[in-house]
Amino acid sequence: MPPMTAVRGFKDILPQEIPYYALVEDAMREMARRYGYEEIRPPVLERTGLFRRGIGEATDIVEKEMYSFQDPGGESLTLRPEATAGIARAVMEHGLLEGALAGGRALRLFAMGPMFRHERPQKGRLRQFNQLDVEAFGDKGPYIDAEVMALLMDILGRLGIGGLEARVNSLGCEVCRPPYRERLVGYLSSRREELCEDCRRRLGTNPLRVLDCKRPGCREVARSAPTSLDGLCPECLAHFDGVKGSLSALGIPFSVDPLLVRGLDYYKRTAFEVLSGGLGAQSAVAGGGRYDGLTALLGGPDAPAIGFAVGVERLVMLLKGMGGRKAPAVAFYLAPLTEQALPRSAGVARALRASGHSVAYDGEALRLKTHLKRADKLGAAMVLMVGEDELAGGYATLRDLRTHAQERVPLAELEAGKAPAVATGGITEGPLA
RNA sequence: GUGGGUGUAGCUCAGUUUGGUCAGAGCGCCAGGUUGUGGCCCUGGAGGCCGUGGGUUCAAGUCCCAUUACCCACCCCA
Repeated sequence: MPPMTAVRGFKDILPQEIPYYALVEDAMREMARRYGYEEIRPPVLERTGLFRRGIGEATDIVEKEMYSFQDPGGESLTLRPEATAGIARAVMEHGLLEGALAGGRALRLFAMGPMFRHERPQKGRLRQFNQLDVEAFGDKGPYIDAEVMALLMDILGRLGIGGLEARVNSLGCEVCRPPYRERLVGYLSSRREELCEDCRRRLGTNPLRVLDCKRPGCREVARSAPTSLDGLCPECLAHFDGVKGSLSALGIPFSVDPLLVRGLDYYKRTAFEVLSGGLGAQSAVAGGGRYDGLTALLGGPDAPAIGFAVGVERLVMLLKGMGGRKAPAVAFYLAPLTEQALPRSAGVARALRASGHSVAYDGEALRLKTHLKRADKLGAAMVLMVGEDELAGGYATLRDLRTHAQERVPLAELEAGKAPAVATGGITEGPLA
């Protein structure tokens, strides 16, 4: 008998944490509505080739982190390690882009859901984790770049998360990146001795990544390395200036970080991330960038695109750290005190629920003390007591658990679904304003 | 894949250094003090193959070896 535990890196999201997830999802939905982004829900499973081509063969994700397997039909499938490739595939498969562009506007989409990466778990890093994902197809920008970042900042802002820092960079395009890369390799090679072991290896595989190595020695070398910004072609430079201008126009605070690099192959030009302290080593809350050409790479039309992903669990960690305010979980707790009170109590429970109230009712006649304890523990706002006296008088005693105020309410009214309005959160905790 | 840390009650953790009343605390839970009025207080109670396997010893939660799980960090990323 194997131990009955969840698989490593896969976690149960328990009822008490759900409110935080709901908060995050609500923020995504609400800001998407305001910005005009529509939801799409691609499947969790895709053909392995989609990710190999889309993300890049040489990336860590594809090389060693994908949950790939052969399905019974013999086809190699993969649990999605990120959302963009699948969304791009869906957009092409259903001709969404053509439809949107016929109207002259970019196709604006968002998605939420679990991603899977076989990495060693640690703080802020799971093997199944949730992302919010936003993608805009068909607009070369630069305004759309800034719009997408504004949406991101507004989602985070709505959650009330402070201490966030937005960083932007431009990685150049197929015209200016290769020469830049060559110059970078030249420079890094000249100071090879000062680099850490990993970075010497990166020199051959992915030299850009040396720039964001955290070791002091490498940082020192990176400080005076040629940056991608210095090597931008006129078009990329103009685009980057446009992005910065639009960000300022939208009132988004940001800083330019010439050392910011993205790990996935498909990024071009604009790259950005949002960082937070208080997350340990995994400080990136969100990251994204422009990936013009991905759709062409996947065999579709050549469409410009930009997007980002947000780590929901990382957001939830931050929200938990902020404390919160408790709202009553249930409006009414029904407390029948005698067997005789049971039938009418059940009727009242059903009637109140039908008229939209939340009601806790267990169908047991108990001592009043026990009822009150249960109601208190539940976080109920009101208790409706029905005992011998009440039954005789045709009323229920309504007790406000917070103020202790009590009054009589006719049972007939309750059975008609009428009850005083009680504000319940439903969400039991939220950030303090 | 590589380091480091931690596994003792439902939860959070003492106890391991110097083997011998070491099976403990707090919280939670149950009952009672209070027959129809909760939170606070008091009293009592239930609940543990001390992660697992082996070894040393008269004796192991405690020492040794192995193993496993979780956590943190590297790497990478959200």
